[in-house]
Amino acid sequence: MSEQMLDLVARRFRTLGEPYRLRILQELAAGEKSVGELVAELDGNQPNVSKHLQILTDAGLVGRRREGTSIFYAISDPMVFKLCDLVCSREVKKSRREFEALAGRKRR
Amino acid sequence: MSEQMLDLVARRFRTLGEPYRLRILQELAAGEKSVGELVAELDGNQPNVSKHLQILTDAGLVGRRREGTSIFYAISDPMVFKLCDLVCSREVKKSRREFEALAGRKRR
DNA sequence: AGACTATATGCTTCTAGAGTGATATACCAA
DNA sequence: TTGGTATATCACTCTAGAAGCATATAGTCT
Repeated sequence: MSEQMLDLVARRFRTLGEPYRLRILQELAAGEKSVGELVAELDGNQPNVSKHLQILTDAGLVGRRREGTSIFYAISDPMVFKLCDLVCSREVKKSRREFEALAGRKRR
Repeated sequence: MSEQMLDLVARRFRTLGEPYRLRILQELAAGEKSVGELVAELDGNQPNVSKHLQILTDAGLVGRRREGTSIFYAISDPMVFKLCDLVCSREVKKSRREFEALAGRKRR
């Protein structure tokens, strides 16, 4: 893989490497939402939410649609969830292994 | 998904969000390698490579094996490549779309 | 046009983490 | 034990990027 492609891929991973953005994506998984709705549900401040949405949009992960003065955002690529599922299931497995190792040690 | 799990997942994405670490993983894809070999092939400095390897190990993405004074690292979870492939193929598609949009505009 | 609402953008501060050189540690050999 | 090599860790500097506040922009209504 080329140096340039590695940079792109790394950048994409970093986009997903922010808990707040994952929370936004999770909210949007339920369907499109306006900035205001997201701010309310995530209990965040508006400029911050807007900035994260900008980053997600630049990455092509979400899309926007204007309606009056509101702007609605929606997931534009469900790949995100595949990625999260992969990582998640791995974390779960890892936790289980750690737990079992601990339990096994205790038993001796 | 719980707040805590989101943090874990985000952390994992950040681990992959570093071009240098992706390069290391790419090198290791060909088979296990010692720190010295990696340093030579990546043309980096040793402490830096060691630190990245530490991070990858903590994340459970690679494993180590001692042999004399050398330590050999190897991929311990091929999931990494699935993740990269997903992101990569998406980037490629995106580039193609952009290229075609540009070409279409030129033609007018 | 002016007032009002929703969203985006600038600017500043602050922190996580990457790079680097010096040094510590672990192993082997004589 | 001493010397030599491979790897890890420490201490430091530096930069990217996240949060937060103030302000700009875009749209709607009267």
